[in-house]
Amino acid sequence: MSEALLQQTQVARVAERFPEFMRRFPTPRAMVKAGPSAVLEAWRGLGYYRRARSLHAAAERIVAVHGGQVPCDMQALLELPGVGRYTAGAVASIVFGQHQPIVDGNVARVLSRLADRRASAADREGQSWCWEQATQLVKAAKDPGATNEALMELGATVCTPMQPRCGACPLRDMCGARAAGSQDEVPPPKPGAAVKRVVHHALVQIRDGRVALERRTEGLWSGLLAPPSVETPRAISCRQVQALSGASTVARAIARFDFQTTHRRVHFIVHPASFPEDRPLQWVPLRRLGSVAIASAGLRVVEAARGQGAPRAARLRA
DNA sequence: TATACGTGGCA
DNA sequence: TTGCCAAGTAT
Repeated sequence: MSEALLQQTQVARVAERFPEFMRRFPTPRAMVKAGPSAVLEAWRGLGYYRRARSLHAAAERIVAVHGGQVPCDMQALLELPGVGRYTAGAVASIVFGQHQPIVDGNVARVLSRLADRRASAADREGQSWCWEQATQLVKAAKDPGATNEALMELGATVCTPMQPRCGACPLRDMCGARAAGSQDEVPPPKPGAAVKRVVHHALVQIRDGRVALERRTEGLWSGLLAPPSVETPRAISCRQVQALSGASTVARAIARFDFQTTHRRVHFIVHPASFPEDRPLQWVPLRRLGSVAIASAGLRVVEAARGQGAPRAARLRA
């Protein structure tokens, strides 16, 4: 469970939430019983929500195929949803003491600098080289789990991407990059992913203290509840929003804000709206928004619509 | 093989 | 404000 939470997520952020996960889902069986929506709800705000659904599916497989016990061999681990080469290696080495290598962003950086390897660590050849190096290291280790964790911890705390603290590094005397003074250029940064700019028109209807939400099925926040919306390359008129969204009415925007994800820069525009009676919406009490799985930006949309200072009742009725 | 997938901290 | 980065996986 901790490794699922830690994928692409920093320790400090996971540490805040881990106790609640253990309390609510102490065993694979308990997680299966709680259901996928409970896991998604607990996952709120952590991002990469596919991991939440995968974790529940993994719990199901563990119960169905492995008698409720997390399997210890690599092949069985790799067959669990959401478990790839890194996670399987981490569990096998840290939990079960096997001589299995792991390579994450930290390890790739540490290994590249140790060997002063100037080529990219991100492409296939770089990854292959890293895994080979990690394999040799862990093969010779007395304690594979501790060795793997030490590599990651060194990368997270000392051998950092920028301004590495070489003076405090226990490996400084055997580090090729340190000797060559190349630590700031090794490994070379990955080519940045293009950031798409999109406008997200969010449609908020609040009635009797409830807000209309629907389950997103694709793209950003797929699988989460959020106010109905339309995404366009640039801002469009209320009438166009109405036509594209199938709303009955769409009123003038009452709030705007920007935020950025890894791959897109989103300009949010919040419109009061209403929907046809036959639209399949979930009417969630505003006071219970804290306990539903909802995209965090969607929550911000609702908060903006409720917004202090906004003459909300009149506008939202529109 | 290249993309898509979140969020918050930091320089 | 902007860009980069973080204990990766699935498609």
